[in-house]
Amino acid sequence: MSQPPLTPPTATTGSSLPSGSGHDPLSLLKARFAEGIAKAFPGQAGADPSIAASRNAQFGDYQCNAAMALGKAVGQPPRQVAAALVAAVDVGDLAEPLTEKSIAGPGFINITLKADALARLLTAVDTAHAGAEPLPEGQRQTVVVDLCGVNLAKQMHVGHLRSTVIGDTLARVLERLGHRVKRQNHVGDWGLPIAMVTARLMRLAAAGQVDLGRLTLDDLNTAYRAAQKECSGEFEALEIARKWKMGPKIEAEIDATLDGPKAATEAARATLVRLQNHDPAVMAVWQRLVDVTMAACLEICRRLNADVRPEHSAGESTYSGDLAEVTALFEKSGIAQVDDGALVVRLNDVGIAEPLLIRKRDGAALYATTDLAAVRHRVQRLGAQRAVYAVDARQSLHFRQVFAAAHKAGLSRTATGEQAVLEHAAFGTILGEDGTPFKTRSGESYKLSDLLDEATARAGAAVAAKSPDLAASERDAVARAVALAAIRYTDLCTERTKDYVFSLDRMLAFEGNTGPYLLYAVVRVASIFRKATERFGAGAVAAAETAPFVLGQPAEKTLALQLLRYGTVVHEVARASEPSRLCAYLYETAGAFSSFFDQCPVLAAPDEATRAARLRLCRLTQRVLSDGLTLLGIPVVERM
RNA sequence: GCGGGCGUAGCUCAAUUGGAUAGAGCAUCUGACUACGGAUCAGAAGGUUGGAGGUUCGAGUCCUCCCGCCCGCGCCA
Repeated sequence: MSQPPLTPPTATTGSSLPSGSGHDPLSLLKARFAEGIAKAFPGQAGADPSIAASRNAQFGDYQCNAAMALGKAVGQPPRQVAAALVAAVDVGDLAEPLTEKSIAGPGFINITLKADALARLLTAVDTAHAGAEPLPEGQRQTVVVDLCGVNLAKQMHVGHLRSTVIGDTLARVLERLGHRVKRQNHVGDWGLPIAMVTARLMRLAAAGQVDLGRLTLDDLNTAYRAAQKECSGEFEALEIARKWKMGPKIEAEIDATLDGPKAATEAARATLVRLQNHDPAVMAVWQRLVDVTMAACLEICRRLNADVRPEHSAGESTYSGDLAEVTALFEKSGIAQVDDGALVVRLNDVGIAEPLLIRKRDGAALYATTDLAAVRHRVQRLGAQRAVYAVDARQSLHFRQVFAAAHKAGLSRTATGEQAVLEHAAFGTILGEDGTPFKTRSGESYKLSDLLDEATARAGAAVAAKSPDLAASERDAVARAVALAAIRYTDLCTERTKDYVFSLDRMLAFEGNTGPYLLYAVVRVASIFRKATERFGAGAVAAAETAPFVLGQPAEKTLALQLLRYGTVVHEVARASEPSRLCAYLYETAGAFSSFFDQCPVLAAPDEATRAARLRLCRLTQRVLSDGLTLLGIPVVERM
């Protein structure tokens, strides 16, 4: 039994290096140590060289931790193995020569880079995207990214924030690396709930109580809730009464309360049938729902700086014509069985105890069916080699089931027989102070438009207070950028799968590990260049672009080592679908720059060569930070 | 009940997936020369990593058992 992996294989260690990171000393040292291991212990060739950046400066810049594991494998004391490695490894002109003194503790080998090697590597990485360049053609993939996932007749609220922001960021990172990215907004635009609103709106319109031509999203939202309410009743109570034989009188009493809900539900079901048959009268109203909802949704996405456009919409309705075919495919192949009238896919053989229901007893399809049709569309029609779903972690079981069922039925195999990787990029819930999913005090969901308004207002106030001389015209754009930095960074900076507690105050705190702090670092670099151009002229600043790096000061070296990692980090984010790693990296980079800024004068450098070298270091820092922020969907500003 | 996740400084989070003395931010305290933006920097203080065992050179990380919280589990989406 060969079950295709649901997630991409983890990067292999050893001599096969992650692509696009060739200038990271980590990669180079791995290669050198891999050679050394093969030379000193031929039987262990291919063992993980286990190179890591040292956490503590007293242990050098990098360290090799391989001796301990090797020692066990070859039956020698680790320090003896380390000594053999030190003798066998040729670090060449990359690092200071390894000696007995390089060995510490149980067998750690400490490595210190040569200053000129660091400068050389940094020069090599000083490219347009600072090492995060697009992959060669042969390594590019077609990747579908599922994001946003709004529902008709509902405002976008904080529940949609994560899918939109995380999905957009993953898409941006994949695009940067040259992958063909296809965004898909799986809009909840089909099924009974939508039929319920549609039925209600048609009734109100017929009675002259609403003007379908002037509907707003608020109207739809109101109608949605009203429709939910008029269709809901104590249906379960009736079943319980019958089951426990509580008597005809009680049953009749409960039944009487259900007359309204029953009628409303019947009307909704009838409307659903007409909708599924594309009845023009129903479709016209439904289309209004789509137009009004999507206009608002796309506007919010625009404000969130998320690239979600009309052509990315592929709602549930898109698949309505495919459902019968999909269920037939499962049924005929025997992958699904009829059980108690319903069609189910059993998944015990792949370690999932819960079966997946794809057709109800009444013949109707379920959302799992739609998701299966969507998998087929994405893989077989859009050509996805990888499909990433930025969806709430509470859907984990659902996606495990859908992916497993899709694999069984071959829906995840392309026309050429290539197996696509299906991946749930699950994220945690945004909680309120009480630890339950976040709602406002009045119990409503917090609308993203309100969040954006509030954040922008607060950012504007902060900008006005801290930079009173900023032109009013520029202030608005800056306020929007700061607000966006605050909102998006908050959502992206923690590990994806973790829940977090929503707090406007924390989100809009502009100190410490926040988006605005990163913006501030970029602004300070920009400021240096403005002043440099004033004092030394554009020619001198341009000349510094190719000046030799000089990395004598500790702060310069720390910053340089940090900048070298950028490309590797971006590749890692793409592989693991984990934007928080980019956030952490950028925060460390901004910190390294701030220390450098404090300790190493640029404009007032001791000599011209140092000034030019530092200007170039600033330029590369600027490129890394603004490139990284762009990948996070945070607009970069010159002043704030 | 079964399955999954989580538990780290007062608070919010890290820890390069088994590496050396568990690190940041907020809050608290102390410093920063008229050098480039103080939304900053340097430093101090703050810990029995929920608890108990185990695996090994080495455990926040892996294994077992407890405690506590969250999520999910056939006819909703």
